[in-house]
Amino acid sequence: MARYGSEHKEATRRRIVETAARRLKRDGIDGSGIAALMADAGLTNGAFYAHFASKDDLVASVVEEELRLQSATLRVLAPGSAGVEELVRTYLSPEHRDHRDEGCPSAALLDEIGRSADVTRDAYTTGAKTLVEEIAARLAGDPEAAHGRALVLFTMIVGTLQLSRAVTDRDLSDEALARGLHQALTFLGVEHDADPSHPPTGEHP
Amino acid sequence: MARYGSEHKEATRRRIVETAARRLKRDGIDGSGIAALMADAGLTNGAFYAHFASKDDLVASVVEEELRLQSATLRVLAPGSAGVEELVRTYLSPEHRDHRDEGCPSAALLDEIGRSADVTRDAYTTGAKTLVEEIAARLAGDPEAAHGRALVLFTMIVGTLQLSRAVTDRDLSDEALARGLHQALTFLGVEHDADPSHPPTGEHP
DNA sequence: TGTACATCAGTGAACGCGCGTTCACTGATGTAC
DNA sequence: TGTACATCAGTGAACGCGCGTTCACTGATGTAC
Repeated sequence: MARYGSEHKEATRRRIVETAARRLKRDGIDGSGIAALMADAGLTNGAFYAHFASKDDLVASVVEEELRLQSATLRVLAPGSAGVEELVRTYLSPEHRDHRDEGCPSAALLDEIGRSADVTRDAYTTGAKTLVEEIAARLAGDPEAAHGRALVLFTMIVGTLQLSRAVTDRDLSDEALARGLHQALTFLGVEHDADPSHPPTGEHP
Repeated sequence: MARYGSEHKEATRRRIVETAARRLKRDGIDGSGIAALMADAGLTNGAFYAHFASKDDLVASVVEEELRLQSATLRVLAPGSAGVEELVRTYLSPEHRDHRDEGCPSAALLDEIGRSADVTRDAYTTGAKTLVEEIAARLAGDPEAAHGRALVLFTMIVGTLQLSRAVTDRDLSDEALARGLHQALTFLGVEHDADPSHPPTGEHP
């Protein structure tokens, strides 16, 4: 028997994955060292390999868990496309833009994931498929078309958030969010009267 | 007088920027070391600081130049929205997906640019504004609305290409490109009869 | 024309540092008797 | 109940390596006279 309860090691691993998610999203994959990732979890670098086979293994675990969390978050929103509207409004908000470390892993890391090891890209592929399917299930129309629209909606909001984070011009950033939201809501067929040419300046629309 | 013609040093600098663009887009910013970037240009690491103040300075120069090139490329396409349609079809092609190093800097690096030094983000902001304005100038309707539609179109194609590169499932990748193209063309108001539920498998649509 | 000198783009070794990974060791706990 | 032992999550130093940056030096060329 181990000296700790049988769940202790698994709990530590979960804690490492959770704290690593925040740092990876904030500093990038190449920008986050093992020692810093372990310190975030209150541990030292040596313990890392008791939990993960390699840095790629951790990154893949983080990507898998983050996308699982996104699917779970979507599930508690209002049923049908109203929930997707909630998702989109929260996603394309200044709060989300300004808090990379608590936000969407795709917006924070998608191009870096594309350059990552297959184990990471595989984890991303599986998680993204599930997420897109859950969005599609909430959209009206035939399932095939709904799937396509969910995929387009997803890439649209990811690209918009990335642009809003990259530019240093706050007005352009706000405008990108407002225009993206307007277009996403139109795409969803939602009635809305926000004027995207006069974006909000710092708070949720 | 210098021992070389007065354009020699400037030509070397341009060569470094051009070869660095390829490697940065392929391996990422954090993934590309100075020594490798200089070797690509046929030089050794020590010469780097005769041309750039820092790695950030080079990265900002690359971002600026790459966006300038994209604007220039757009300018030689067919006039009006026909040119934008050409752009979108080329952009969302399997060729573009499969050749990161020759492709769009936004698709390759946007989230990493968002984490970069202000000098890089400033260069990106200026270049992206110009590019979006050039797209907008080709779209019908009132200028304000055209600007908004150009911005949305841009983020949509960037997000789509990034997703198509990140996933390891080739069918999903092809589908994302086909769906994104379909949606982009619809958004442009272009007549097209491609069925996005049966994506092409490896070549231009 | 021939020689001495100034210029300066480029070389290559070195700086301190952090990287991912390995490993001998620690020490708190549970078990055996 | 008390003691000896086994377990193993976690420590912290060390490995070789590549990072961004600095700098004394090289050597091909143009200029001066």
